[in-house]
Amino acid sequence: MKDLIPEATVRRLSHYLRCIEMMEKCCYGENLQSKDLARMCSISDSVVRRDLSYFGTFGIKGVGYDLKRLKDSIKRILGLTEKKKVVVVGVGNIGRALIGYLSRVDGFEVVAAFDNDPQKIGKKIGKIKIEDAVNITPITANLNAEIAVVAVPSDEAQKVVNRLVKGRVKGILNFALVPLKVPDDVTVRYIELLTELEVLTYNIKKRRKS
Amino acid sequence: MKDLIPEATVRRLSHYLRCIEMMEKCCYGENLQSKDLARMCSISDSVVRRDLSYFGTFGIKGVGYDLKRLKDSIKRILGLTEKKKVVVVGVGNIGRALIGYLSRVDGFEVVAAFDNDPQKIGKKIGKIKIEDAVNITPITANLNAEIAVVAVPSDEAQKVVNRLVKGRVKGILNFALVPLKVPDDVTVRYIELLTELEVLTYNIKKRRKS
DNA sequence: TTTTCCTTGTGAAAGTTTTAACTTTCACAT
DNA sequence: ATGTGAAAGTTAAAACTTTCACAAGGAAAA
Repeated sequence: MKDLIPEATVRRLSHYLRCIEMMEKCCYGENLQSKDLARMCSISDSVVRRDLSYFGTFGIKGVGYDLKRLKDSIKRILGLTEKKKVVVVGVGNIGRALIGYLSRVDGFEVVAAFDNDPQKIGKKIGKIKIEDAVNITPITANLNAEIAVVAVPSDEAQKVVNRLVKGRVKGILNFALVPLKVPDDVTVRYIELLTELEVLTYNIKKRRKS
Repeated sequence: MKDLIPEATVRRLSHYLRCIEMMEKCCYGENLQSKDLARMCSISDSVVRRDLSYFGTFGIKGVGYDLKRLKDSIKRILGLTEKKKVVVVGVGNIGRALIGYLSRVDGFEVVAAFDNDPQKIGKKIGKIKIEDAVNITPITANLNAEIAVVAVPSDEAQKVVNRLVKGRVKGILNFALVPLKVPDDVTVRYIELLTELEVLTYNIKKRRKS
């Protein structure tokens, strides 16, 4: 049980979990082998075993893993034991999409949405009323939401994040294209759509040449 | 000028570009030093220099980089010389958000949108008419679009991708939570929103303990 | 012209992640 | 009870990335 786990490993655990859930639906069977999981994820089986071994031993040698037990183990490792409360800041295109997306995902639940546009404040998206962004701190603290999605223009992102941090948010999914400053106990993950498109463009150009 | 460039380097080039454009707007000046760029990106200056050095030499020792020249160089490296045509497949929450987002970004332009829902086909989003997803191949080929955004349910993603590949798409930004099979000359990049949230959850749990 | 200053560009080391090969252990058949 | 086969878990090597420190080289001042 190592202390520092490669980030790629954690990402893959999430992939494994999704595969397992898909397999459950398809009545795949009780037993699951690293090579099956690997094939589904388009990686090699030794990566699967390596990844799992960071966290302990979950399988039976010569046999494989118990599907249900492995699923539970991965959920526990990732901390997905109960529904997580999420607040969304910025109800533009992307914020709205996230609210819609998360409503159809279990494991996460949008409990509040914020914007600073008076036109939007007070309106509803599904069951969620849009609150004024000035109230981020008290509302978030009160709801005990640990995760926030930030989908506001870049120049407002840091301000919003400061309020979220005061509201005791511990994890932020940031769609704004700026690096955010947060205390050590807060994690930020970046979704950089423009960067992804630009990397894609680079790859296209490169492959054309070779 | 190395042959294989770290992916992280390419991502950072995109960040540098964004910083430079921001600096231009703020009348930062003609000259730019690696340490300034580094500060803006919250990284160290040697990373900036190393990243650039993969592609050639762009600065003047003892002085720095010419802002405008560096911007053009990075654009050229990334292949951002002309507007790129993008097609969007799947006009749900996320597809719609992407269309809206890209309309306000220069460098990329949505030229077609597809869905398989008869309710949606024929309707318009901004200037874009939603086409039937069965026509992906001819329309995409005809428009000469090289980039596609895939925002359809996971179980339809591969089918859609096959049509895109036939339509000569060379880069795919995939929001579906499945690995896609594509020929060697096609690049896929994954945006895994659920995975990001799960990794965030893992990090929150871990930090609470330490 | 020469010296000094300054920042770039880069070689080498350190650190990290992935890959592959190997060892161990369990279940089951004999 | 024991041997065999198969797949998990582990170790070691390779590949890749980042970091560090300094040499190189141009600009400006003396």
